[in-house]
Amino acid sequence: MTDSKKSLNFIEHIIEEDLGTTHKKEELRFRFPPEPNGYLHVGHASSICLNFGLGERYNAPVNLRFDDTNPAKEEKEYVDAIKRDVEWLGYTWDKECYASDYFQQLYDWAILLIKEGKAYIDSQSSDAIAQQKGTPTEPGVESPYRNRSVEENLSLFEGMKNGEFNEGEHVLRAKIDMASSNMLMRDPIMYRVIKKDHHRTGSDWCIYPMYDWTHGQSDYLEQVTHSLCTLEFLPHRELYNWFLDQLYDNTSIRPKQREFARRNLSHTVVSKRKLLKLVEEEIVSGWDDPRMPTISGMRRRGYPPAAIRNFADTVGIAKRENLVDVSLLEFHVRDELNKTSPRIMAVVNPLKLVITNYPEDKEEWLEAENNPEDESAGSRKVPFTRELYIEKEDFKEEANKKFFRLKLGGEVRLKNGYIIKAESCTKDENGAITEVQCTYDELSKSGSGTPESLRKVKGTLHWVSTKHAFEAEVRIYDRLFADENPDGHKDKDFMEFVNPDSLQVIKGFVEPSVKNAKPGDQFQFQRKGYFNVDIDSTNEKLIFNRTVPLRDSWAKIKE
RNA sequence: UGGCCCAUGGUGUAAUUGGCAACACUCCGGUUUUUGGUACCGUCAUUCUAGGUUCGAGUCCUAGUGGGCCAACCA
Repeated sequence: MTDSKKSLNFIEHIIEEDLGTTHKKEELRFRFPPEPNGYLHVGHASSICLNFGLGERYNAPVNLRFDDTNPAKEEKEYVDAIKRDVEWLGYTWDKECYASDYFQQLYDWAILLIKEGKAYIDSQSSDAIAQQKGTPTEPGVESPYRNRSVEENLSLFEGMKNGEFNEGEHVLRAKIDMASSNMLMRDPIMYRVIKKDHHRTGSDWCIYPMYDWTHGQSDYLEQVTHSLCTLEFLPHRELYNWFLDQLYDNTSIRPKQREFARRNLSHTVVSKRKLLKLVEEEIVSGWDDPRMPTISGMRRRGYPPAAIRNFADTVGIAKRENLVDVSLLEFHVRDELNKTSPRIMAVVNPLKLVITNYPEDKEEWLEAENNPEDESAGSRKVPFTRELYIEKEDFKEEANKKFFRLKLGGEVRLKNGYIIKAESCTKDENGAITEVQCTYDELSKSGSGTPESLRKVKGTLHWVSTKHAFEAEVRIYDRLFADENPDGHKDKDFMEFVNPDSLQVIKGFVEPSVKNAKPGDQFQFQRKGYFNVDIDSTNEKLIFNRTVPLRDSWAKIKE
């Protein structure tokens, strides 16, 4: 790969600098820290690729750490889904960690802070505490409980731990600076009482640590060198460092938090609340609907993990707001699928074609290349008969010279078959074309090497023998939102931009070679796009999802 | 009315830390092609503005403008 040649992003610059000064290469360690309270989406995928990508680049371990400090929201189900998604993306974590594994250590450290007079129990309501916090422009005021004795703090904290108090009665706060310009430094809450079982620790705890008191310490315990998070955590860095200052022993690695801008994808939304709304209002069929930007949705859609990794890689990482166009993602999906997908012929919108000079009972099995991009993919045979289906849009009675497809009196090659000439067509009472009659040149057979077979005709059509074709359901997906930034409008709700035509279900005909395809199998329907077999398929009924259409320069000319 | 962060083609990122603005996608145009696919070639920029430092500024300084973040017992 040209990986080593690639220019560095700002995170890599920081790491390179650290390697030249404070850190050894063997010490490097990263982590991906999801909260198990929902499904992963493209945004998470970018973060996964960032952290695990750094792991690969520097040959450093990457921990998968579940930030499970809030039993009110988190569930094991999500842990399993997250692990499956990370694995599917192609990454292997070093240690599987849980913030909950550190509850005892965190508790012990909290007692240490109390003893040093750096933390205290506040017994006010959350409203009162919020009041006293001040605003970004005005300093806060100190809690009346701020100067409780160490003994009283210790005993109250133990009482909290033992379940002697109700939720909201007391909290443990760090004693920092109520006048700080950074709101997070105004005596942040470290512990609150939550009387709810935890997915891992069960009923062991009645108090749970807050994010800020947990994350940096978890990094420290795991000896993570670079703790990367999104930009909105930037103000947390000061607190991250303050907590570490209280505990850092000078002999081990001191983790550092650095922030990057989350990568936004055009034509979609990613917030949990909004995705849930799409599910609940049945705009989509579920969290893994192929139109969803969730990792499970993209997997079902047929996006290869390598495409997502390459996408994240070419997007890069920086500190400014951004909106990456989905077409870049789609480019990588095509790029990957082009190399790997076997080609087949499938007619999605059928029109009957009769070759009048082809013997009625004749049947030929023609050689068809499986993948012109991959010689080792070999070839297969496809049946050719007098009656075929072609794509409706591939025939016009008359058309200008830009139309390379079939028109009356015009010639076209049937892919892997013969050159044909359209002679006539029949229509129904509404004037819609129902059948096209043509003649074929027997000597023009593909691969026969005859002068006739070498003739150049402008258009090549895919087709399927009516007798051998079998029906399949084809689900054509389009962007879920018509607007490139659906939640970027102040006065308009994102739901206003839902694309009503994001799913089209149609009947198509596919060549017999794919009859036994299994869910997940991917194909290129020649001239149409990449499709995979959906998990809704049964032995009786094949269902294809359109992963992404082929680039279509004809569609642009038509406009 | 405070503090912090950010600003490079239509989009996203680079620029050996002060030395010819590069790569990818998109768009448009072309070559090749038994997929109007793929591949290949070409076009697309006063680096937000105004000053300053310097032989030299996308890069450093100042001010302005624009955008983002910060007042959950969420992460």
